[in-house]
Amino acid sequence: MKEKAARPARRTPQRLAVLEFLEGNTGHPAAEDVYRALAPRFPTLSLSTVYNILRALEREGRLVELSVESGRSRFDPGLSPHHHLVCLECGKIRDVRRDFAIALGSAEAEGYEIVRSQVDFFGYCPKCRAKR
Amino acid sequence: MKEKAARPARRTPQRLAVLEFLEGNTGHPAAEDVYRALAPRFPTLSLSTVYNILRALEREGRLVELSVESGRSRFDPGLSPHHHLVCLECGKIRDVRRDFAIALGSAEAEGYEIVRSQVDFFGYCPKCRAKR
DNA sequence: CCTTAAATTATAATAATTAGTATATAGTAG
DNA sequence: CTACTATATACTAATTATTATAATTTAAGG
Repeated sequence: MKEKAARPARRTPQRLAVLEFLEGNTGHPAAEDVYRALAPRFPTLSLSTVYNILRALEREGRLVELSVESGRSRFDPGLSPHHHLVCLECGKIRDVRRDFAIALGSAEAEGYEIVRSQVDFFGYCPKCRAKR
Repeated sequence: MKEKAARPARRTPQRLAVLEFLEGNTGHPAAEDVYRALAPRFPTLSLSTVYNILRALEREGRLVELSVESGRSRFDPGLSPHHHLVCLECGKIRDVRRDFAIALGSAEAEGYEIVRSQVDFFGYCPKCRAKR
C-alpha cells in the first residue's frame, strides 16, 4: 500500500518572500512589519496571509513566536538558540547569545515534554534610562 | 516646604477584592478571569476597572504581567521569584520554583538596567501529550 | 460633614488576530 | 505537457483583547 504522502510544504512566492525577509533578521518583527516590508513587492499580499504563513512556519519549527510584548506577537527566526533583553518602556528587544545551560529535572518537569527554554531579561534600555 | 504627598493608594472594595483573588493564586489568570471571578460579588464591577487595577498593581510591583500566550496577557502575583512551564498546546502554565542563578555581565547587558529575569520552558503537558 | 482628588463605571474606540469563502496555483499523476 | 486536487491566497468581515473618554461616585483627610 502507498504511504500517506507527508505534505511537502508548498513553495509559494509569498512564503519564500517571508522566509527571505526573516532570514537572519534580528529585529523581531511583528506580523504587520513583515507585511509592510513585503507589500511593495507583492501588491496583492494581505495581512491575513502573512499570519497564515507565520503560523505555518511556526508549526514547521522554522521560527518562534515571541509573546514578550503585551498585545501583539513578534516573530523570531531563532535559528540558533538565544535569549532576549527586553525594554519595559519601549519594547525594544536585543538578542543575548549565551548558553545558560538550564534544564529541569524530570521531577520538576511534571510530565511535560520540554521542547525549548527561553530566558528573558526585562529592564530599561539606555535611551529610556536617559529619559528619567 | 511641604513634601509632595505620596498618593496613598485608595483602598476601594474592588481593589481589595482583586488583591484577595490574586493572593497565592497560581492559576495565572487573564483580566477576564479576574472579572468573571468577582462579578458575582460585585455586580457593578466593570472590566475596565479590572484592567485599571491590574495595571496599578503592576506599577506597584505587586504582580507581573506574563505575555506567554498569544493574544492576551496573564497576571501573576509572583511574590517569590519563580519560572514557568508552558504547554504549547493548551496554554496551561505551571510554576517552577527554583533559582537558576542567571545573570548578565555588564558587557552583555548593553547598557540595559535589568529589573528581573524570567525563564520559560515550553513543551507539552501530560494531557496534551496523550492526545498525540 | 465637606472637600477634593482619585477611582469606578459605561461606552466607544482601537488594535491585533482569526474566520469564512471564493479564487488561484503548486505539486503531481497520467 | 495537461489536467487534477489539495492547499494557499486574498478579500472581507467578525472576534477578541485592550485602551481611551467622559460622567459619576467615593475614600480619605481636614
